Order: sequence, then structure tokens, then C-alpha cells
Amino acid sequence: MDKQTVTIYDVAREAKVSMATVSRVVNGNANVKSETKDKVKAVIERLGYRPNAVARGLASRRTTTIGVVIPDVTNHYFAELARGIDDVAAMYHYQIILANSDESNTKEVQVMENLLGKQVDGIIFMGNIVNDVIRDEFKKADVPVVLAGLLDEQEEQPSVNIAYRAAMTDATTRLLKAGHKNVAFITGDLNHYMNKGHRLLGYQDALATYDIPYDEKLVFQGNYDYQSGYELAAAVKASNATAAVVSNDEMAAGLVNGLTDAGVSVPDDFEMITSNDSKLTVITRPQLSSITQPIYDIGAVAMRMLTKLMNREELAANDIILPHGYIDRESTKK
Amino acid sequence: MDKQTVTIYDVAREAKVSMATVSRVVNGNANVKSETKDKVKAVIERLGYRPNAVARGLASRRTTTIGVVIPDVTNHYFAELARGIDDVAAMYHYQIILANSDESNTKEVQVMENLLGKQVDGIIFMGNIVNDVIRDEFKKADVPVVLAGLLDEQEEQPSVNIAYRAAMTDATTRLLKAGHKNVAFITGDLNHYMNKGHRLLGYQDALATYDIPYDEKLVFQGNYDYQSGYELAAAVKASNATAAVVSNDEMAAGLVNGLTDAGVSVPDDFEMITSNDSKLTVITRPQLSSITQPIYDIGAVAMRMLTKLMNREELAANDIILPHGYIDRESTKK
DNA sequence: GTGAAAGCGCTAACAA
DNA sequence: TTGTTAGCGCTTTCAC
Repeated sequence: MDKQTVTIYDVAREAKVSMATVSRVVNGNANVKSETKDKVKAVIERLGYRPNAVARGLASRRTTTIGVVIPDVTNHYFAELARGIDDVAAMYHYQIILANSDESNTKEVQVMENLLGKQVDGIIFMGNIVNDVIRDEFKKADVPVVLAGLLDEQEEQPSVNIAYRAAMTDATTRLLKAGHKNVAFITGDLNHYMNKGHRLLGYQDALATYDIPYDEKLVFQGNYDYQSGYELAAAVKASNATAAVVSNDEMAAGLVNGLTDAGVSVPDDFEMITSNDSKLTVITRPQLSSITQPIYDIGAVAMRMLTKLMNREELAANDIILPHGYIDRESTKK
Repeated sequence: MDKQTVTIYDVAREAKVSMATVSRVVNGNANVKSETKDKVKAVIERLGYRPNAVARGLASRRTTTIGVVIPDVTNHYFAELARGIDDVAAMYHYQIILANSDESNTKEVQVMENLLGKQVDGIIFMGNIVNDVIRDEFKKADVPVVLAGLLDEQEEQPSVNIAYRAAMTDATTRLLKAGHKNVAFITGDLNHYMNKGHRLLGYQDALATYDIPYDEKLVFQGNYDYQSGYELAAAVKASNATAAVVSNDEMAAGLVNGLTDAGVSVPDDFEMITSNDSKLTVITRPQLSSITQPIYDIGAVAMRMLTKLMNREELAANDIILPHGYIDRESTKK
């Protein structure tokens, strides 16, 4: 049960070479005669030597570990991002330290400090909001930080996202085109920049195009989960809305069930479009028409971007926008 | 952008004490005069000193990092386990290196090696099967490994689970009691010990109690996902089954939708019970009656167990079984 | 192509 | 209560 017994020193002795040479073969350095390389490799194999990454990290000042702060792994949207991150991290031989933040500023700061203490080579940050406190933490980090599925109003950090505003315009337009005059906009906290500064504007853009006045009574805020969507159903039904665009799938699932339970038939009496195209969209009845977005890819691209930053390579663009789409299912009429 | 500049040495110099003393205050060692402690703390504050966990890990041979191997973060069941793990890990000041394995033996072995190379203090392993290859890897680990939501046929590793066999007996009995003679057993790969060695036996136990012969034609294997459940619907409908117990929620969601789409009304024509009580159970229509299990707690308890093992404390029990329950929803008749 | 040696930043005896 | 001094296992100049 005691850790690590065979060291680079043992290998050097057994192979009758210096530690430096062993280090070279372990790290694939070309400057080793192929015959010594073979000899060393044989000893490594025989002794079952496994390099100590901690010692290596201390000596080289690179840990090949990155930090990932996630609001909650249990949330499918973020889990999907995380999966994209982990896959390309593995591809580049990085490990991931994952930390749940619950979007609490206190926790976010604390996990950032932990991560930095562990000497991660970079950080990918997910969440719903970037405020001064956390922006400050980014500044204190001596390593690159990239945002995945998150926009900083200040645009200080590299990020990868989709065009939330345009996507919301598309979805709203789809409904307006069908003749709806009163389309509800159902979203999360409007203090979140992505909602207020992007989605809402996209919704308004569409209204403007159809010369429909913006009506605050048609915007509803939930907290992104199923229950809040379900509870919103009553208010939505009571409003004069005949359709809705929803910012995320869990709320949309709640809404469609809530509406159905309240005797409102979707899509006959009420049409709706959601935003994430997650598996939930096909589980609900009716299935949910949705904006499509490459969530996994957002994570993957963010991680790829981070590897470049860690290698001090130039970035072609600081804020990457991945393409989105739309798919018709059963919550809209043909 | 360069890492860590102020070291323990800088603090010592500024505070006019030795490194040892600084180390003591940082680690909360009691043997420091409170006035020197204050002095040192002030300097730490002023300089913005942040201990280097890598150096600490090398010197102390403890990294306060644990490895978590997970089949796929994107799977809600495992994500929930991971959340439980992370929460108690944070509570004990451990960080988590998360690695997706996709249940591929190759990947599992590889991530185990990575983790061990990083000198993690312990590992929590999740998956569906423990075979010789991976058992060997556990043996090679010089740190404790605990299984969460996974049983080893050999019972070599500490683990935490629920009584899958009894739970399945309960669910099956619920259906048998209602008068069903032909209850289907729908599960994942029967090569998985948890299915073959526990759930199936539990199903058979219930049948035996009701003197109903076991019929292989009533057992269906899927691969745990929505699609496979949906596709199984046709075969299930074609069989003489009038009810079913299902091993996981995604398959159950697929099955209920598949059945409904095929004109079979649940629960009127067909009753079913699922196993995880996840949010999916309330999203589907009808909502799914389910075995309830404390998934988050399984992760949490596994992590707690690991902390004990890492401290070389005695374990009261090697294989912990957490209580399960049952909840009636709409996929069974009252 | 290979080796010697000086750290990387910290902890943990052991002294004092 | 505090300081001194070895390391921890590796990378990385710098010589040879």
C-alpha cells in the first residue's frame, strides 16, 4: 500500500546509464542512441517503472493537468461540455481536475484557488455569469483560462459559444412566420448576460422584423430546471401567448408537461421551441422542436484552444462561434 | 503568465523566520507562538503567497488528489454518483481527477495508469464490470480503490451499492401481486455481474415465491440507453408479457414511449417499473413507477470510505449496502 | 550521445 | 517554540 517504489534512479542503475539518459528515453528525446534506448526500455519494463508525475511537475513546472470548473456535473448540458473537454484533453495527454461550483461565487473563487495551487497548466471555466470577483480571479491566474458555453460581457477571456442571439431570432421567427402574434420568451435569470445581452435581443430582433411590439408580460424567468418550467405553465397559460421559445430543455420539458396537464394541447393550442436538442427533446410527448447546438464540440474546441494557449501559440480568433441549427419535431405544427 | 513566483522561502525571509515555521503555520501546526503565526500570516497575505501543492505532494508523498474513473459523465446515473463523490471530497479537501473510460478495458487500464502516475491518494472506480485485467490494475495500485455502484464478483475491493437483488425482487413482486403471470425482465448486458448475479436472481426469487416458472423468452437485453429501450418495445409487445421490470431509467423511458407509439397503453395494457428514480421518471408520460435508490449517497459514502482507507482507519464493513425503496407513479395501476 | 549536478518548493525529522 | 538540513523524484543546463 505504499506509494511508488521504483524510481528513475533505480532504472539508471540497473541500465548502467545516468538518470539523465533515462529521463531522455522516457520523454522521447531524440538524442539517445537507439541501442541504449532499447536497453533502458527493457529495464523500465522489467522493473515496472512508472514516472512520478508530481516530481516531473515540480522539476519542469508543467503538470499536464488542467482545471475544469463546472456548475454541476449532474446538469446534462454541462456534462456534455465536460465530455468534449475530457476527450480532447486525453488526446493531448492532459488530465482533468473537475470541480463543481454550484455557480456560487464563493465556491468558484475557492476552486479556482485550489486549482491554481495544484499548478494546473490551464483552466476551462463554465458557468452562467462572469462578474468582477471571478474576473479578478482570472486575472490572478498565471495560466490561460478559456470560457466554454459562457460569454464575458467584458470579452477579456477567450471563449467558445454559438450565436445565441441569432439562434433565438431563428426560433422566434419560426413561430412568427406561423402567424403567432404573442410569442412568450422563457428563459433563466435575466441577470445572466447570455439571457439579457443575447437571447432576449435575438427574440426582440425577430419581433422587430415582424413589427410586433415587445411586451414584457410575455417574458418569463425560471431557474433552468424541470420544476420551474412546470410551474411556469400556469402563468404562461394565463397570458395571451400562443407560442413560446424556451432557453433550455429542462424548462421546456417542464413547460410542455405543465401545459398538457393544464389541458393545453401542444402543438395544437400552443407551439413551442426549445434550445439544446438534448435527449430530453425526444423523450417528452410531444417531442420538442429545438434549436440545435454542438454542445460537445463547444467543450472540445475550448479544450483545443486551451492547448494552443498553453503552448503559447497564436490564436486565430479569441471568441469562437460554432454553427447552430434548428430541427422541427412535434411541438410545432408542420 | 508565468507560474508561481512567491515561494515559502520568500515568506520566510520577509517574516524573518525559517521555512519550517512558515510551513507550520500554513499547515496549521499548533507548535507556533500565536504572535509569530500572526506575523507570518500577515506576510503571506501581503505577498499573496499560495502554497505549491505539487512541491508539497512530492515532499509529503500525499497529493490530496483522488482519481475517479467514470464510464461517461454524460450518463446521468454516473454523473449523480460523481457529484456525491466530489461533494464529500471537497469536504475533506481533496480534489478529483476525473477520467472517462467508456467502459473500454483499454481505456480503463490506461486511465488507471495515468492516475497512479499522478500519485493520487486513492481511486474511486465506476463501471459495469470488474474483470481480471482491471482487477490486476487494482492490485498494482499502491493506493486504496473503492467501487461505487459496482460489485466485484470476487469481492476483493471495498464497495458501496444497494441490494440490487432484493430491490428487483420487490419490484417484480409488486407486479406479481397485481396478478401478472408474465412479467418481462429488461436489463443491460447479462454478462455484467450486477445483472446476471443480482438483478436476474432477484427477479427469479420473486417468480419462485409465486410459483411461476422462469421463462427465458421474457428476458430482454438492451445497452442501457433510450434507443435500445425504444427498440425493445416491439419484441416486448410481441411476447406474452403484460408487465415489465426495467434495470434503468433510460431504457424504461424508451420502452414506455415505444410501447405507447405501438398502441400499447401503459399502465392499462401493460404495467412497468424502472430502477433509478431519476428525473426522467417524472418527465415521461405516464410517469414511471420506480425502485428508489440513493445514487448521490452511494458516491458520497464511497468517498467517505476512501478517506478512511487513505488514513489507514479500520472499516466497519467492506461492502456497504445502502437502503432502497419504491415509489408508485403512473406506470403501474393503483 | 551521455553524465554530473543543481535545483523545482516543500515537508519532516532532528536539534537546539 | 523555532531552525537546520536532508531529501521527495524528476528535468535541465552545461560539460565532456
